[in-house]
Amino acid sequence: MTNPAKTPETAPAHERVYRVLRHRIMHGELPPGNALTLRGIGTVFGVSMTPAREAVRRLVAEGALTLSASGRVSTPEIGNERIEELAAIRALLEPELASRALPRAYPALIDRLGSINSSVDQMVVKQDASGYIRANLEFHRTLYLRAQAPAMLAMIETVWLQLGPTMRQLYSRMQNSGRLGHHRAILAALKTGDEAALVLAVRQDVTQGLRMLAA
Amino acid sequence: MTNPAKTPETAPAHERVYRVLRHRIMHGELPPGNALTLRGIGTVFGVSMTPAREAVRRLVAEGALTLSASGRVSTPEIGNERIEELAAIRALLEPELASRALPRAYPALIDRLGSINSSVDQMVVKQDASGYIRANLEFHRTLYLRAQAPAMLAMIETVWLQLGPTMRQLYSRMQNSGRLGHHRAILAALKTGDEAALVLAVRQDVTQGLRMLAA
DNA sequence: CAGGACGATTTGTGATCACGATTTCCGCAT
DNA sequence: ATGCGGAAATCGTGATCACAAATCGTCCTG
Repeated sequence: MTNPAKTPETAPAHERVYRVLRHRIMHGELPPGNALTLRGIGTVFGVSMTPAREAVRRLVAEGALTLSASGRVSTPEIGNERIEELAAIRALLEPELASRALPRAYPALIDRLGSINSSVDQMVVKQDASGYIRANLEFHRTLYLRAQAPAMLAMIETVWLQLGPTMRQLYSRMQNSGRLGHHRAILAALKTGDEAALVLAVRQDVTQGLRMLAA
Repeated sequence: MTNPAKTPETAPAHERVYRVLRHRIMHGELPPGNALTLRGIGTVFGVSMTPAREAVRRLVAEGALTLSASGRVSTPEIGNERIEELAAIRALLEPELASRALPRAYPALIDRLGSINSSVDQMVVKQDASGYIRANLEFHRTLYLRAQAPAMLAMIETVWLQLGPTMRQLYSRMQNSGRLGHHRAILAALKTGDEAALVLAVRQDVTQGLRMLAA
């Protein structure tokens, strides 16, 4: 599977529920506005309402789910102004993370990024939207992990989470775009150690993809 | 009180608990490493474990509380490297928020910021640590609210939350520092509409205060 | 045919309880 | 004094239940 034994099997029920829901939301497997119920979640995961409630509460706190006035939960439907904001946050934090990762970007890491990037290309030709989102985020996360900045990484992941449900819509109108070049520019800048070029490439990769959502 | 009827009285119990705990943590009223128990919280607020658990779960998701391996909760004890990270996030996001607020920073807002700033000074002479933190954050929040960027503001507030328990320690060694000048520099830049000076003043205000925590 | 009212169902909230694991504390031996 | 072992108290987890509010469907009226 895509989740290689990341859950120790002995984890509490509420965390198993949280992890699965978070994974599905971040990768766009739930459309915006999708309604969820505590009893429904509990039934699906074979647990009672209690752990389902805690998982939902956590996801709401991270902005992955929205809470209506009556307490009902659903995936958020975000407007253009919020997309622009989240894109701006990405444009501010991700270049910084890339810049911090640069001094430790050894060839082994660059090779791994290259193979992940080819996996991204595969997802594009396979028309696998969720697979594309997953591979694309893995590319970024693999790079940023080298920055040794867990707080920043956690923060940017919550941004990805908030964009998750909307990401899938982005995918359809992203088909024939000169998007793939940015990852290659990132790899090139990593190889040459050019920090300015790296920061620029990351910022462009982040902003361009999200700019077309405002259309 | 410092919380002017922000809770509609009819709010669910778990949200009342959440709000009060969040307020106390963000303003440094709980020292780092402070242990909390669900039953204890429930007793204090006159509710059962269930709402206490949900409030705690939310705060953990925001980084305001940490969860030990056995599920026990306490306020985080953050190290220097994490402080540096959180300060870097502040240094990236807060100038952006200030910059976005600048076009809408009318004289009424600047006056209000000035009075809040004098309140900050009062807290310093009164040696009121928690009051100082509250007034200082109110200064920043009042300015950033004008940026009309709720997602960014929410994100920076979670950073403040994570720094909350450690903030109080910062206060003691901040006494005789040239710190008060930065707020005045912010106000001056707002009056003249000088974006570059504003960005610089905000960044210095944010980074200097947290840099002395690493000592 | 459209719109509103009413009843049945669904849903979130909060309390309570049992269970297993952890922590704490006291006493004993080194 | 110091370290160690075990019993007792404490704690988090998860299930179940009752209750009130909200939602949905249906039927009736205009």
